Amino acid sequence: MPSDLFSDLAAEHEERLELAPEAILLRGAVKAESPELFSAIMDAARISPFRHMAVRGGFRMSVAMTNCGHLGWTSDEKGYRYSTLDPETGKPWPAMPPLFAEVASRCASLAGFADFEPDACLINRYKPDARMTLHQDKNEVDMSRPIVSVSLGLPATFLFGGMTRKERPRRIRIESGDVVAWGGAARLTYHGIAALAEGDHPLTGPFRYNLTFRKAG
DNA sequence: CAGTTTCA
DNA sequence: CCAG
Repeated sequence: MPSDLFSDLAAEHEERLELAPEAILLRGAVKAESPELFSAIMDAARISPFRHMAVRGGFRMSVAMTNCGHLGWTSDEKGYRYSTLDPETGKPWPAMPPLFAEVASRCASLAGFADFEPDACLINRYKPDARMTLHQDKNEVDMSRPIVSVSLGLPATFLFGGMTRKERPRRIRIESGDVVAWGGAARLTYHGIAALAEGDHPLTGPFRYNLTFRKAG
């Protein structure tokens, strides 16, 4: 248990906000400018580069994505799925860095979800104007495990809705180092990210990165 | 909304 | 319907 990996990253999160039952925002749970986290993202992207995946209908997403871990989330004109191989490289996704697993597990624990061992980390890169429309994470086999989402770089407006697309989502400002975790009754909550504003972050420059940890398989 | 896919 |  290399729990020291996280202690270097842990910031005193001064705020624990309950967005809904079993949906927790941990403000500043992770250092806002962690070179370790950032370079781990860059390492993964050297093996499986960021790409703009297609969705059904042939549109391309404004968010650039890659993955690490045993399973990676992918989208193409046929739909969504998790795969052990990166369709772009034909090779396995880069391994989950121990630091990532540690961050995910510790933050899940802080949010009230014990024993979280993710096998998938979707890495999203937002540039100004990139957005993620409201959606549910429902391609995972085991819905009893939470989703843990870590923000790094430019701030964003997190959209957190309800169990139906109809419900008007709350708009929550999230910044580098903020972590949102949702599971249990909130596991299938519709969520998204509003169009990113321009900016310049000391660690990530013009980008926002988001690590989304799941137990997918 | 428009375009696609999927399936009743 | 819908991670556009």
